[in-house]
Amino acid sequence: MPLSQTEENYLKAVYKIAESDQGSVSTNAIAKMMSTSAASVTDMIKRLSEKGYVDYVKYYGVELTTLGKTAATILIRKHRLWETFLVSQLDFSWEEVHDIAEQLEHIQSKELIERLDKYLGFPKFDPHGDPIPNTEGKFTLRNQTILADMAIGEQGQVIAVKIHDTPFLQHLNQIGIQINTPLRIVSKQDYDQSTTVLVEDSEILLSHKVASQILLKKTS
Amino acid sequence: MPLSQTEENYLKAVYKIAESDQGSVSTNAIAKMMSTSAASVTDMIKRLSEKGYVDYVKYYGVELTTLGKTAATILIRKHRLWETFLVSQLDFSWEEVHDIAEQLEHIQSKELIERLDKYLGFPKFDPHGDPIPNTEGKFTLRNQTILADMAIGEQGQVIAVKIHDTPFLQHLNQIGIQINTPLRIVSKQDYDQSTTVLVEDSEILLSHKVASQILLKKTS
DNA sequence: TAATATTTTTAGATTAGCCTAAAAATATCT
DNA sequence: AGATATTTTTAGGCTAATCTAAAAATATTA
Repeated sequence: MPLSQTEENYLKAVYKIAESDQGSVSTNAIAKMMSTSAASVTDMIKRLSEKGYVDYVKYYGVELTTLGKTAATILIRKHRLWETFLVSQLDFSWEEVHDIAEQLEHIQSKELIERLDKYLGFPKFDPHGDPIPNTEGKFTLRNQTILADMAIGEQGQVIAVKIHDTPFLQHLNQIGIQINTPLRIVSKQDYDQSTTVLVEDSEILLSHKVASQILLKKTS
Repeated sequence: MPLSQTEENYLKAVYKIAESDQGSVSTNAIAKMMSTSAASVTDMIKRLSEKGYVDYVKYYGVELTTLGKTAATILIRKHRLWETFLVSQLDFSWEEVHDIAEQLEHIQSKELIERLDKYLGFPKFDPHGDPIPNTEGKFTLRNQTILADMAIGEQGQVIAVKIHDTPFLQHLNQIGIQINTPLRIVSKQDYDQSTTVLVEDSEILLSHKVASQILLKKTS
């Protein structure tokens, strides 16, 4: 019994929430991420629990089983490979690909995804800098720092961004930030936690909200 | 209000039936093609009729409106472009691609399909020899003859096959028939309507069932 | 044309996924 | 601890798409 698209999306949501927060995942968090009601989440989680994809304790929360983790990782592998295809082969830009990949990730064919991987040259990272899990679900870990956590004077190179929606990425395009952009922390404002960075000889002010979504590899 | 995947599949089925038979399409024919019950077809056809995609007369039959025809043609365009991608870029063979393309054709992105078309070099025919409709739904018509209708002594070159399921195409692979294969009609057996053809210096017996699925361009 | 067979539609039920409103459980605050 | 607020679950209903069984319409055939 294969998973429905909806079931797959729930698993991915649980995976993503568990990735940032730790411990078990709350009904409300899932509802928020899926833009649906808490009642619907309870329904679905029960179903996924019966099928063995999650461990569920009423009023407490949800955790992925090994089975659920594998399913979620495969989905993420597919999503990131398709995003890579769209950008590297079809010349889409990084802010355009999320929604299309969201559909493509549900295509059911193991063979297809292996051939796509090969076709793309077994890429390790997608256009947003996220690691692409291999067939076994393992992916490359990198030494990365959140921009907002860096100290004045430190330098780094952008290696990934944590959110992928079009408006956010368009904003980054506008201020000249993309994957591999080198930058230096010029100053940090305490009162609103904003950060000023030097990008290509110009100083840019980043709100805390933005600065905490950008991941860097320190270069000094 | 976009069409659901199921609605799209019904429109495609009606289109394909109307293509071979002529006049209006019967409930039973649709049910057969969709492997579903006649009752389900009646339900769905009513819905598509309300939405303006088909003209429906109870107990008589169904016809696509202009709107329905456009929707079906776009779906076929997408299907055939994806099949072309799978074969020409990912090295799938012609008998492996139908089911995957059946899923890919439902991906909703006009931009994606236009870029894919360009990426593939605006192909005019898919791996089964079927014409790929352009953005407006127009496609190249060719002078083609059904193998079963050819006379003894006539020669031709395979340009397309009418069905695409794996077992049929595997059978063609086995007897050495693919797109562009040249052949000559050696003899025709009246009692079972089978045809013997010369392919690459060997005589092959084709049942009527098989011979009526192969389309040729006459070369003599 | 009347009887029979076939096709199509209707009626009524089922499942997945969603909703709102109310009830139950847990958390927080004084 | 008791009152209040928040979170989560339950209850009941809705829609899309499906099914089977029965009824209605059309086609066929003696």
